[in-house]
Amino acid sequence: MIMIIIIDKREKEEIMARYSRQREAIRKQVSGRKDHPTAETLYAELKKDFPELSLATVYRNLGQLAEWGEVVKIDSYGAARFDWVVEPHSHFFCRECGCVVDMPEADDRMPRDIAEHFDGVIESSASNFFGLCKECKEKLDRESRN
Amino acid sequence: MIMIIIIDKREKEEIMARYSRQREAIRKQVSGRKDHPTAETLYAELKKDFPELSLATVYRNLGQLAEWGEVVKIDSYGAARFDWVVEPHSHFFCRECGCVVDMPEADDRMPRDIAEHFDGVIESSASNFFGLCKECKEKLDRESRN
DNA sequence: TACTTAATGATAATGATTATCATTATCGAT
DNA sequence: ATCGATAATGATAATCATTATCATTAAGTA
Repeated sequence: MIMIIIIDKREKEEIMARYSRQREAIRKQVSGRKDHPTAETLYAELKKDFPELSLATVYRNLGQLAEWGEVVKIDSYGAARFDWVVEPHSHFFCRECGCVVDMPEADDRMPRDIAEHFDGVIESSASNFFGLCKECKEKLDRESRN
Repeated sequence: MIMIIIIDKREKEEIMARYSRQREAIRKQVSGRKDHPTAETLYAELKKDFPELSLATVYRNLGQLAEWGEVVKIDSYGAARFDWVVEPHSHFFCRECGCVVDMPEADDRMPRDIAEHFDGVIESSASNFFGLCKECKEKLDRESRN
């Protein structure tokens, strides 16, 4: 039995969303970066051009954007991180520098496989990898060689 | 290039660990259950036979046991959960009842695959699935039929 | 221009976890 | 058995990420 995996991009709510400069700025800031910033990081960056911005507004809007499927909330291991790339893919977490990098080739294959043996409904999945990123690996290699 | 995946079960520290009734009780409590209890849940249960127990002690010991590779800390989505099964496997999180169930057949295949395309070091991985468990699916099916 | 109400900023509150610290308990050596 | 060093504990304060509250501001429509 093949089971379809539903990625839950729900429609934009009953209540109509209004425009706001803050949300627009947050949207632009997230989409402009390839790292996976935390709310705090985005806040710090946005504050430069937007001194009156509140951290609560950043959290509020990121939550909303995630709900609308415009960003993905990577909800693990300390502070949540946000990703502009909404196509399903995995993430790697470096234990040394704390960076998060995309693992595009991971997904797709497996969930389908798993779903066949599962009695409930799988709506989404996330594969996380841990270890040392390229840079930290090389750095530690260099250090141990001394 | 095939890369070996190292599960980081580090040796039991320099400092020698001493016996304690509390740790023993915590160890027994975790190993005795198949759900994936949080620290708080374990605390509540242990408190019955151990009224003087402190929540801090539960956290402390679970952290230690995890460090020693005796339990696995499932570090995601709200409160951390602890698993006595240390062999690599995935978990399913039900969005309705919040239960966590094992997905034994998930791992193994994929990480090896991924590792070939990764320049750093992958030490471990975790695949998480989200959706509705069997019970909640059936319950919701029943309700929508009315 | 006025009105309705979504969005904001400031901040208090919450929840999970960790840190602190004085006291207690383990365990090897005496 | 008792001593001494120090790991472990219990109680609780502190921290960190996030959410809730609420009075004020600002979209967007009538």
